[in-house]
Amino acid sequence: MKGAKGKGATKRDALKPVDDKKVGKKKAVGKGKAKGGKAEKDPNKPKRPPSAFFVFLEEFRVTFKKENPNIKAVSAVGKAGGEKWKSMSASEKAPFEAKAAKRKSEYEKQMNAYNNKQDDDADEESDKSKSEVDEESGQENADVDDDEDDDEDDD
DNA sequence: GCCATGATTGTTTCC
DNA sequence: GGAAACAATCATGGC
Repeated sequence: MKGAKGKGATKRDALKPVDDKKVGKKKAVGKGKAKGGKAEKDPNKPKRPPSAFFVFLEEFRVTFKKENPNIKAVSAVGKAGGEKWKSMSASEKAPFEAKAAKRKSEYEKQMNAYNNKQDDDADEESDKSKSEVDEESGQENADVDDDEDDDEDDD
């Protein structure tokens, strides 16, 4: 029953029209595969930060695999994760949203550096002699206190 | 052998 | 403002 999303009612639901599966798009270009040949965008461009749902999914995958070592299909994890996500209360989602917010902050910084580099890159065209090492040091680690606040450990 | 797909929701980005 | 693309994951199938 792929129509499971009946409950969704999210925007994607509205655009799910044709498609059969993922709106006809999905990772076609994702993962930087750039299969089509075009796309290609910018390999240096920072990837989007995972949303609260994705942060939750990361942990959920581990739990799911433990309980279902036989099930390795990502679709199964996605479905189960989606259902549980909806069943979770705001309080339970809070820690995941906090992590997502933190990653988003880092993403913004990376985007800032990326945009800065883009502008610099344009200038570099006239002065391509210099190497782009400074941007590398620009992003450095950005690790900050990292996550590690999984105090929710249910069970 | 390698890339796309499958499913989920949220966020971001572009027009 | 809305619509579309993309973020992770991994086994599997198709070319």
